[in-house]
Amino acid sequence: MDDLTEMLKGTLEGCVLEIIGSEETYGYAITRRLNELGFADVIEGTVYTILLRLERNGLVQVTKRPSGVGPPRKFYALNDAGREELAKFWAKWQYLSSRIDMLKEGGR
Amino acid sequence: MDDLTEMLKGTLEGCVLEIIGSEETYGYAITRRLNELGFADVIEGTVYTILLRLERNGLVQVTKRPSGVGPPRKFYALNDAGREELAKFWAKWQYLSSRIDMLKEGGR
DNA sequence: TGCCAGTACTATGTGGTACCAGGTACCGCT
DNA sequence: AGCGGTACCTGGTACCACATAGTACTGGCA
Repeated sequence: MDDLTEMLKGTLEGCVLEIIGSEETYGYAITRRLNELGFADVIEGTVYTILLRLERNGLVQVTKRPSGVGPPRKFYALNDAGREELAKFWAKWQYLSSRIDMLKEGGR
Repeated sequence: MDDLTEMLKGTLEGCVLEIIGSEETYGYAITRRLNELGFADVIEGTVYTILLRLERNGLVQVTKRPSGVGPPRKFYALNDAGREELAKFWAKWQYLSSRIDMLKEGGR
């Protein structure tokens, strides 16, 4: 698939929120999950910047835990603000995608 | 609706391409069309920057015509490269939206 | 023991895009 | 002459995904 980076702006963060919301997890695993979901070109650095942003914006609760197979992991879970943000993301996504699909169907 | 600007990145240009592709038209009218399609906050300046970019990238053919109700209009039509770009846009959109919907359905 | 691959996170800088703010200019009507 | 509607352009800003480089912990292998 062609380069999706521009299209991912605004949506990738929502995807990360959704992944965190479904299960407490950490950056490295999130990257792998995104890759297997079809976001093949998303790279670790990108995910970490998103995670730091989420933390800075107070949307997640962070817990550091030792790993056994490497350095300690930072596990992320959504807090109330995060869940609210996630709901907003899906509302926006549905709004946008419905409009785009309308446009595609020649909606006039 | 909340602020969509980040989510529009990469898609708004495709929307403009689609509108131009369905009918030769001009900036002011494109803005109105986007607004009535539900992209309520998209403003003229944004559309013009997109149109200039399309022109610079050789995706459109431009024709200036007098208006009768104001200054002359710059009409835009897709050329072959533009139609190709539009097809690519829809492919990317479908790819992305299908993955996002999979994620939403808890696709694992 | 030394080295390497895999795991895991951080920091800085870049490019692209939508948006903002302000400006220019043409037209018809009052 | 002034004003609202039409129509376009431009310089600057903010934000985001991405690139790049660096740090650091673990286990396996020669």
